[in-house]
Amino acid sequence: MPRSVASSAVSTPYDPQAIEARWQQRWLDDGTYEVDNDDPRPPYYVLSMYPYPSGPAHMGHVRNYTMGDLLVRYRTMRGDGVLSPIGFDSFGLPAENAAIQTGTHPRINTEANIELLSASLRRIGAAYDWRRVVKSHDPDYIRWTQWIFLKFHEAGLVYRGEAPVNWCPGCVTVLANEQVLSDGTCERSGDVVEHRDMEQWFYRITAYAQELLDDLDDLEWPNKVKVMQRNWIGRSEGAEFGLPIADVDGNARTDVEPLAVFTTRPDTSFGMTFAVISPEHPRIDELTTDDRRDDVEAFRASLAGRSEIDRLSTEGALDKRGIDIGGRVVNPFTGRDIPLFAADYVLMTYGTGAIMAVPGQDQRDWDFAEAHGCDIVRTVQPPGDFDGQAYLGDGPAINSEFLDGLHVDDAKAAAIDWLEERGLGERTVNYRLRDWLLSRQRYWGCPIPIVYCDDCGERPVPVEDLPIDLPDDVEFMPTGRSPLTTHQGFLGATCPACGGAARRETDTMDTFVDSSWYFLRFTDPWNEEAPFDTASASRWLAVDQYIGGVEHAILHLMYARFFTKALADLGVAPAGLREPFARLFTQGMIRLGGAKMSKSKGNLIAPEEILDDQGADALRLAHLQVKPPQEDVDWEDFGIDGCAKFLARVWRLAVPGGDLAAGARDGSPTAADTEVDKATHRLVARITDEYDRWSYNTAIAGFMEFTNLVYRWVQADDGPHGPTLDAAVDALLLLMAPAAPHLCAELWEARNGGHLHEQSWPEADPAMLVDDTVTMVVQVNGKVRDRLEVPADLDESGAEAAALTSDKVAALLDGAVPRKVIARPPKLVNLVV
RNA sequence: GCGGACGUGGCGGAACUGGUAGACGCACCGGCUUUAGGAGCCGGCGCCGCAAGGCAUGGGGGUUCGAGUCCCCCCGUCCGCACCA
Repeated sequence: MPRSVASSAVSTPYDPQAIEARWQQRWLDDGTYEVDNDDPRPPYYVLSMYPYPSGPAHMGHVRNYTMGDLLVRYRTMRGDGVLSPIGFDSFGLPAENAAIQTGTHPRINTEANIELLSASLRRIGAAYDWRRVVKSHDPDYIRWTQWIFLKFHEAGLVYRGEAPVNWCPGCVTVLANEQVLSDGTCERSGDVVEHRDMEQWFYRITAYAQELLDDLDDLEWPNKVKVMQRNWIGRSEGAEFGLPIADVDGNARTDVEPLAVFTTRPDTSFGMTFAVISPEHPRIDELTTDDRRDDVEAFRASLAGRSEIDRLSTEGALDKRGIDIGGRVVNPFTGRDIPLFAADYVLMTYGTGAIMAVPGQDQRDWDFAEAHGCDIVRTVQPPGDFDGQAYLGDGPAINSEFLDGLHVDDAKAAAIDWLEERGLGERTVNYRLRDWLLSRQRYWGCPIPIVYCDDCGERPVPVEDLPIDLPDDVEFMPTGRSPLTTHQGFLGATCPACGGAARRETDTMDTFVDSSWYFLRFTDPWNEEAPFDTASASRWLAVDQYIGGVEHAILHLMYARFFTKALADLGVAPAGLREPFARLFTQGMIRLGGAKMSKSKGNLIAPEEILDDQGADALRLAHLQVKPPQEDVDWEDFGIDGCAKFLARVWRLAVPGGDLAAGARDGSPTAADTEVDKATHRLVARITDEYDRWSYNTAIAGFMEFTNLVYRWVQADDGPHGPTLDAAVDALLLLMAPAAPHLCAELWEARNGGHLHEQSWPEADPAMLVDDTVTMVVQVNGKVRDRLEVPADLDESGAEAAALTSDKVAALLDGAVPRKVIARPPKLVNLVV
């Protein structure tokens, strides 16, 4: 048969360095993975999460980008026009902190790091359309980030407000709620976060709370991530109603606003024996009586010095955590006046900042009531064997007049109806989700396009003045204070309304803003009239497969979803685009010595050393083989050498003129040849399925198993038949191409000429997937006793008959007749005696 | 505390819908090949036992002809949230 034998590869040993550099250059030169917006193939969008350029790729990147690249190459061979873009989340604190320490401008460092990371990505063989690169700090990108801000501003989705903010002393900036860990420390620096009241910019993400919750249902995302998002949004249904303020005689005053409370248990209202407000509540002074004023002030002062960790810890005696403020309110259900407390655990930022306390059905209220001598009234009948304190379960209402006898759900509805009929309150929904604080008091971020005029107030910058870029002639102060705040050239602006002098906003945007729309820009990165056009976005979005780490389960993914919905509603993105990422895959992280591999822990393994030694294909294969991709891995478990040996084995099998190619003979196929042909087709079917299911570790096992089989056959069968061997090896190269792209491309070219990655994906012949005979298991009482070769089309009675021919079975039966026979031909027969 | 995931050889892991437990790799052991290398090829490798055979998927029950897989209880590990009214 004709076979082009490239002289360059004859019997040469496997040399990953030479091969890999050559193909990486070739993919760039040929634009193999460039795709235009009018590409005739079906569109498929594969995206790995926007990396922060901190230098060359680390192992986590390699894992992430190997998975993405496998999919890009696989889908391309399947015939799709795959959009595979790459970009850089290039604003952010590390570059600015480095500037403060070394004096090197963040732009210099960042651009150098982008080059390093790009080079690493090319070295692992990751294929991208490099024409579409997007960088957050690029003026072309800043312009559109600012443009979107202004669009949102116009639509009321951006506002400026005084708010208690999380201030990180280490980062010298405020943090979004999401960036503060549950122990009250900064997710970046680990510093204890302080609380300050500041004027800040917010995105009104809460306007989309319900939609963000509802639309999770249809996403093909890991359940874990959806659960985390649902918890974060934290929807709770209940009622909001007013507690009238009591006069000295305990009667409800009508001349002052009642105190609003939110509850999810309106059914327990008759058991409300006291109420609690947040120490930060704006009405606390009004509701504090003069005789209590000094004590309340002292209590509030004691909180001011306490950190958030302390304040939110569950520890601490409840008598110390709350104080009677003297004022009394009326329980509208009972008409009785009850005491009012202030307690640190009531948050001003959730609900109304005030709660009704029902000790009978809430353990914390029970504890508080005991500590402060309040009454406890059960309003839900606990079961007879209940011996706890507060009872949280279902049961008939008691001590609740018109609610008595109703179970919790019905009682809730009846209680709300009662409130609504009297105009005292209403059914409400509360969300834990809060608006997204986007201001950062830092230099290296996207400037907020707002100016402040003494006469006209805050004014958006006209779009024709965009981008507002960062000045380069700045000095970084060791205080960490943003140089923008003292840069006269930047500060000075003209008011777009009156033409007078104005001062520019010096806060920049949270970098999560940049990553909230980059996937849209990739669809149309050359556009100078708009951030992207709707047709391009419509063609590619939603992203068919998004790949990244679980650490972005809440922050980035929630923000990007919000941006997509808002942009669609503003007519910037296609109206029907409700979600950016149809499918999400979260790959596991890499640990070393039991700890997450990270720069800060100093336990990094540099990919370069392995790339220099065993090569990119071996490293990729090791990442794919070591564990299911979604699970965390210990670096100690990686088998780079084993993978490199396997690749060398494939090389020797496939290389023209190699040892195993010798001795090829012609003539009619033997039975052994047919078995190999069938194994080839089974492999095609298997790998296709496993790639589709992200079962990459078993796919690699499949390659090894198949290679072993071919080796044994070649050596046992006195030289292979040429066509069978060629078909087996070519199929192996095609199937392995997405996993080990360089080696396979090289071998393909040497064997067949042409470019492997332009070949189409092989298809298994269904006729080759069926066998004439199969191994049937014979069980006696459910235990395997024998295995028989039987025809594949055996029926039940045939299977039973075959089973009874077994000597081993006959010996066990010892003449007895099976009581029952379960035949599942052709796989299994179970004889029950 | 609430929510989620999980528990299989010395190790990482296979076993898609209940039907041959341990694929594949690592480690280890043996053999071959004049080969000295980070080699290659073949074979062995759950535990107990000379064997026949028995025992095995965190522990205990259950459903079923049959359970790693389904149900209940318990133990343990990891992750997320955590005074949210």
